[in-house]
Amino acid sequence: MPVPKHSRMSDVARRAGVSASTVSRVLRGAPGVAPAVRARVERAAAELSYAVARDASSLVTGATGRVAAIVPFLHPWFFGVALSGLVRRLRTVGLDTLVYEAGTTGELAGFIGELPLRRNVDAVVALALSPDPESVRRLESLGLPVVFCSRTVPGRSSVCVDDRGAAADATRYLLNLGHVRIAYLQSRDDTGFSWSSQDRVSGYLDAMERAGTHPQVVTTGPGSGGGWRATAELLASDPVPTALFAESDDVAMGALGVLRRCRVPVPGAMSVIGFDNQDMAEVMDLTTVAQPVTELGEEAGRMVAALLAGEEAGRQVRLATRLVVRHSAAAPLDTTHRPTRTHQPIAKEPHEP
Amino acid sequence: MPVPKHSRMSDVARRAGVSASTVSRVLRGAPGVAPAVRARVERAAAELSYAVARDASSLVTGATGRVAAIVPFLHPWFFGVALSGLVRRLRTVGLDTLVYEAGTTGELAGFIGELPLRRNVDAVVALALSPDPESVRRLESLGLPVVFCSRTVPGRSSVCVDDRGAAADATRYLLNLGHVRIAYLQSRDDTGFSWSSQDRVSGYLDAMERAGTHPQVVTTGPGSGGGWRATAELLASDPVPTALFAESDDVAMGALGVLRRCRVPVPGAMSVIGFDNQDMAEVMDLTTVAQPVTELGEEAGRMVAALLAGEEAGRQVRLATRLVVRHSAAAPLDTTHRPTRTHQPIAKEPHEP
DNA sequence: CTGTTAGCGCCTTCAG
DNA sequence: CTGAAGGCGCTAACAG
Repeated sequence: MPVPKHSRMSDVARRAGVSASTVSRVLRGAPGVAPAVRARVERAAAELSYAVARDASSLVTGATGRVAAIVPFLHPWFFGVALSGLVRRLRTVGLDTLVYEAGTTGELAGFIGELPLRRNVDAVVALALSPDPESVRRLESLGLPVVFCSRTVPGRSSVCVDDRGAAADATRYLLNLGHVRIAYLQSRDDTGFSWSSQDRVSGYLDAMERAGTHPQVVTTGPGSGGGWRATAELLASDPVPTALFAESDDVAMGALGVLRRCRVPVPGAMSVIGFDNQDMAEVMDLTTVAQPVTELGEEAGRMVAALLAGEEAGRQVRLATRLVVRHSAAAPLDTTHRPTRTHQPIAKEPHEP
Repeated sequence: MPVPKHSRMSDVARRAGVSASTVSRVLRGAPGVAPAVRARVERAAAELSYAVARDASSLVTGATGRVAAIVPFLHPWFFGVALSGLVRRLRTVGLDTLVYEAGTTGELAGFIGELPLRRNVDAVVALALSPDPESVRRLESLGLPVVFCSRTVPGRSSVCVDDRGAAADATRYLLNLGHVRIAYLQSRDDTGFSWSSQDRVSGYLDAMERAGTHPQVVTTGPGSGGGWRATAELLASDPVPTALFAESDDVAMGALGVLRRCRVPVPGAMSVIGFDNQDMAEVMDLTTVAQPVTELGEEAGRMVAALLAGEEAGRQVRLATRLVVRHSAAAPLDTTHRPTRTHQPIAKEPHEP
């Protein structure tokens, strides 16, 4: 059953007793139409349930009124929340959002190869896109304004948090609590796609190095399953870390899961810190780094609108994170391995040691 | 900075030494083009990085190549997962997905009032749309093919699980374990929007009634926070239930959270069952009703494609659920309130009692 | 302030 | 099997 024939602009024009141009002007909110005429046209349009065929407008204006959001995956917590901010924000400026899943470099390549975006959207928002130069180059080859969200690319418009600084802060929090053996849990999937910013590990490594302690980065699968397996392995290692810094709350939750199963008291025998502060973190009493994910999406939307309005590109917006202290991390009970405390907690930016 | 001018079909035609019509035929995969010519055109198109301007095609074919997915919210687990299936499936048939957030009846009304969809998409998928007649009518007023996902609407194309049956089964599982005081935890937000199918409660009520036990439905806020608060209140009530059936895993997780905080042993003093089987459920050892959410989205995509291909509408697809037994539910320890067991577990479809 | 005149880029007849 | 002509519905100039 084909879609019923809708009325066109000329139908509205006839009904309002004006020309199509005038209808166009009214519906576009263009100035220079007598209020009375405007009202008449609006009524006619409403009576006919008329809606502008944007495709026809696009043809002449060159703008589609659509932006593409490219995400690596749709199921992790992060993307739903970020998209929510993005979609709502774009809607307020009359832009629609097309969603595409294409996270890995390979998928992205195939995707870009098809060029389904070119000529079909006005801009693209790349969420948590793997920032390898290849992917970035491909994206830009589309010749469209691009906003990177949750990843920084030098010289490109982007909005993100200070992953490095936030991770360093969280690590320092653990160090100052007296922990020495702090493991970092990192996710990767089969394709090699890393599930969160590499800056996060870097921050961890920075802080560990500055403190003169030995880092231990464990790479595992994505999500809570990954956290579970990595932690299970760590529990069987020797020496066992006294604290875990998980790349995301999902991973942290998996860690919490095994720890409970193995009856390892948290934070007694093991401290755990996550990253995200999703709802579940509160309920699980997880100490975590909160990042404003909805706002990340909103800001990306705002940047898209600005770019489309002709404002300068290449702006980098950075949103604040904040360590949410709950009860999954505390001083280690076993102090035998604790270094001599100087009674001077490690400062954020120490002078040369 | 305006988008650089792209090449048009005539450019490709010139370069391939053919007419635009031929290029069109090739790019559309239409039959009746000599293989040699076809190859020549394809090469020319590739060399120019040419991409068809769909808007122009739409203008003449009447099809946009886009479908709208309307979701109430984007952040809950369910929607990311369902959208993932939908988006990927639609992509395989060359359709793009526009995402809109408009869940409540009010929002939907405003949204439909604007008619941003009419003439701009070929079909719409309504995910977990509140199935009140008003919303449904509005949606249909668009005059577009509609597929309902995760909600049933009589006489309309839809794909969902048997919420009622699944909930009844889960409830029966609890009853057969020996529980009598089983509370159902239901979510609602300020707008009155219910976060999951009403059929779920109905199934619970059915099973309880059949067993001759007294139901107790607790309505709370959405997500884990809602589960937390509802459970906290229940713990303060008298008599305290011995089992909780949560509308979703999110809610269940909140329940698990307070229970742990209050040192109520699970499943010793309190059994908990969820609905969804998201990753976290495994890690938290939550017994839950698994529903195939990605498949729900995929099937919706398939149905859209079928409708667009002119196949009959109004088909109702129902996907299977399955109770995943883990360790958050067990027989109640305190047997003083346990009814005399007949040694005949409650059957699925009992004859008239 | 309003109407007229040209296309926007593509697809679909219809000839050849 | 291929090309030429016409028009899809709208907007942007220009007249008036």
